[in-house]
Amino acid sequence: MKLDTDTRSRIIATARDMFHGRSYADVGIQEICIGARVQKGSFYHFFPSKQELVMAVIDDMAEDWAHGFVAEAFDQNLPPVERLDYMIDAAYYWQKAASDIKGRMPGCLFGNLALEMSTRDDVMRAKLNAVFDKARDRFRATLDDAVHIGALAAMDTEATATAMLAYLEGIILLAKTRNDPEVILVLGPAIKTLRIELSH
Amino acid sequence: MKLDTDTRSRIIATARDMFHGRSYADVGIQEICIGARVQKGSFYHFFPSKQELVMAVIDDMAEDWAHGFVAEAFDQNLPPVERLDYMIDAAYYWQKAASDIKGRMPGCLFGNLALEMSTRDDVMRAKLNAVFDKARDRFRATLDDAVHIGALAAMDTEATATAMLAYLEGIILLAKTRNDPEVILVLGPAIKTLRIELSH
DNA sequence: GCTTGACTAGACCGACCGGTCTACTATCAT
DNA sequence: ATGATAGTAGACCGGTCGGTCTAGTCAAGC
Repeated sequence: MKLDTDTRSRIIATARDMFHGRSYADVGIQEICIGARVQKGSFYHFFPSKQELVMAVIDDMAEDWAHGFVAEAFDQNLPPVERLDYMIDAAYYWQKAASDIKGRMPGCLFGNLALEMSTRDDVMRAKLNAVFDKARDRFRATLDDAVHIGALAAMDTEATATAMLAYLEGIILLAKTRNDPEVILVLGPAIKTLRIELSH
Repeated sequence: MKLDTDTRSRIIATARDMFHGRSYADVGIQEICIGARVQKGSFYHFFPSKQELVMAVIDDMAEDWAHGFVAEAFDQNLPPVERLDYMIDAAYYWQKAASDIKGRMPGCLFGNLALEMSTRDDVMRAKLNAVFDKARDRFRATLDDAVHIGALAAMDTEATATAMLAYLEGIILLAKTRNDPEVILVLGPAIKTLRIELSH
């Protein structure tokens, strides 16, 4: 029972790293097994397919993400508008750290998988969608707070939150294409200028 | 000599469709050959490798793009700020049309390839980068015009143009993940709210 | 008519893909 | 001690991958 979870989580951690740094199609199960020091038989004992593995990887990353720096960035004790800056900073430092280690900016695992797999796998697309929805809700709660305390004028907080998420993903996409995390720092703060008015 | 260019361009057109609708890794050369009604030998006569093919595909799409709806959207005769709305509309209708035909939103070929390949192929990353730079320049020229005629207050037009491109890519990413082009219509207009001030 | 070179046809290559299968081991409860 | 069960080991499967190679077609230039 000890080795069980250990092997399983070792597979997930290895796969996560590889998928994040490369792509779903580019990483093979054999390679994951070697990286995780696990045999094929063990792999297929825990995961019925590569698809199921990546679903578990998404869950794993989403959990880390929600309880890690996102939770910090969206800390309720901070003034709402500052939380947005924190979020950008967190994204920057995360990408910067990964970039310094590997020499390449991995970007956002969810965004990467979304663009690679959305047209090929509806189940995965739905899961990625749910992750994005959760992220949007964080933005939305922040905006609601900001409007509530009068730091921002009333707006369509849901639509604006979605816009901010899109902008964040777009920034990361561009930064990855430039292989330069600094792009996040330069463009990031403008996220606060995004606004979608309430339609009536 | 007639069939030459015909075969070549048939390969490119087929590959473009397939890469756009799926992904680089997911589409094989054999499949492209079948789709283009061409034999392997002919394929490798025109393209030394799959990598070179996709480079040609990027060029092809970039050219179509620049001379097609982008040229229209960024029409110099339009008031600058309106051009931004045109650009969003054009992106929407393009994705909508593709989505109606295939049932799936393909997203932006450049964005798709950028996220899939940036960490794996620096040559391709550089090419995609150049495409993005050109797009940014279009935005920038528009913003410069807008500032010049006083429609917008002075700003860092280059940085703002980059931010707008990032936002556009982000919107398309989210829309693709939702498989719903309408997202572009809802979020798109907010591109005009993005602003990065001049730093002094 | 012969040669040349662009183009086509398609068999073929080793490597690797995701996934299956059988055999084996380690750890339980009884 | 035994049998059940969870997990490990790794050979093996058909299929596909990107890419090579040889043979042959065809039109233009001489």
